[in-house]
Amino acid sequence: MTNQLPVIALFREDLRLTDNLMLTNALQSGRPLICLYIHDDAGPIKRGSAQRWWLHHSLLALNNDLKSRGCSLNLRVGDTFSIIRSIVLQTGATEVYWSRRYAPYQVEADKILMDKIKKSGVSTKSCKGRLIKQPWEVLTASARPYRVFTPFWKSLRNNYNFETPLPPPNQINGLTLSENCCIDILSLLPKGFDWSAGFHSYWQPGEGAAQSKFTSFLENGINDYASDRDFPNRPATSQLSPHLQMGEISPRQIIYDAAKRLENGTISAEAFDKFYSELVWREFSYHLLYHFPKVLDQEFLPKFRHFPWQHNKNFLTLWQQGQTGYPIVDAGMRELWHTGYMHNRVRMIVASFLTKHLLIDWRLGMQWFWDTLVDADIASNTLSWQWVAGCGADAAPYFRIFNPVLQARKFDPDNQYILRWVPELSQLPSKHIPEPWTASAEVLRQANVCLGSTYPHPIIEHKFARDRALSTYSSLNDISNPNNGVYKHN
DNA sequence: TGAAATGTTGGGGCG
DNA sequence: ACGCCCCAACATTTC
Repeated sequence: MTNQLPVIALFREDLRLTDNLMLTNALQSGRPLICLYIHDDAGPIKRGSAQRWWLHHSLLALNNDLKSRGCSLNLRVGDTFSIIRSIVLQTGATEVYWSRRYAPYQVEADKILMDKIKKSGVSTKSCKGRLIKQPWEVLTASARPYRVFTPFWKSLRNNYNFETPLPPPNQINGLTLSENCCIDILSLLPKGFDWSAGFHSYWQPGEGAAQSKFTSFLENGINDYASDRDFPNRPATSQLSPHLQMGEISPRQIIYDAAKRLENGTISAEAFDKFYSELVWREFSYHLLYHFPKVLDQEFLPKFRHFPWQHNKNFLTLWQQGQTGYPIVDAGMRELWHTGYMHNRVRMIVASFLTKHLLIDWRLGMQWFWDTLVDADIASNTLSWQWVAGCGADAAPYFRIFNPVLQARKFDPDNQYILRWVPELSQLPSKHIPEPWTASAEVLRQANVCLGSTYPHPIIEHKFARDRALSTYSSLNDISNPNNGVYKHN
């Protein structure tokens, strides 16, 4: 009889059945499974609003996927340990399986959770999760963490041989607990004004959608990835980021499937390498966050830690609302608001604009992205903001300041991306669209554009902003600056 | 995963 | 024919 006592499969950031080591290990116990998701809002960093929307639908999808295997997802709200303890008392469950999490506050919380569970006489098993390599598996020759992307990337690539993904189970012997709660109790959807109304036309959360999107990317898109990925109006990227973030698809499976197609010649080496390296940027961010936990809210490079950020609430709001007067910036910020997503090239442009043109603290931009992105990832978001601001590891040099007009001309040459989100400029001659202020009064009038009314004047002048950023940033290198010391990372 | 300033080159107009 | 100038195109340097 003892061998019929159940075990708990605790789903967290791994809402999938394919290549889920936690699930595979739990099934190998041979016991009935209690598939469990606990919505526990404790801890310093809570999921952002857009991601809560995604989570809601992802949990429904996971529940359906489990049901088709003869099982179901038990949902709970509250303190993780208390809930596990009460389920253990009720069912006699003997083990808890989970996928490891890697953000410092999660590592800490999981250590405490594991201790408490073990002390209550239940064993725990934490499994590899979310990453291709564990953060401590990729180290320099002197066993230290990497600080520069390229050597990290080479090292990972040389030491990883495309693990075969674990197949999804056909059948799961699961236990559904009677007091299972309804997903609405989790209260994940927007209250009041429904800003997520448009999300459904862009996104379908869940493992099934993630897998079919990935397959179609491999079949139709990936060969153009290297050449087209910087053009926001071209459908060249995989769009997998929110699925990856929620753990609906595993990065190990992604790279394994892509490698198979490289082997059989259906995708080019160039496409494979570029796509692989972008996945490894995600790994690199986790690597840094794991080894340098303070980067969560502190600049990796010490000389930036007392940077004279300008506190301009008005400019921050205009940036958030897509009302800066720079069409490519505004297009990006409006795409973000309406879809929960922004093309990567445009993320760099808007982030450079906030931190360098406006000199606004990168943490404020990071927080806005955290709340509005469906793919908000604690490591990628944090480290990418630091990268753009220039204060991160292997960061963009301080003098790399994007010119929003040149970026638009280069990466959105036919203005299609801008016009999708800033349609009020659609009647302007195309040469003026990235910089409407250069059009004459007569041209503006004919295009029904009234600067300051139908579309804003630029909130800051490019040359002024660029010169100010250069002098502010370069002052950090001044020997008299007390923060210009040897790098210390603690 | 920059942009702008500065430097160099070479073709063509012109005296 | 030749030198001179202009300037676009490209390359290099600087921020």
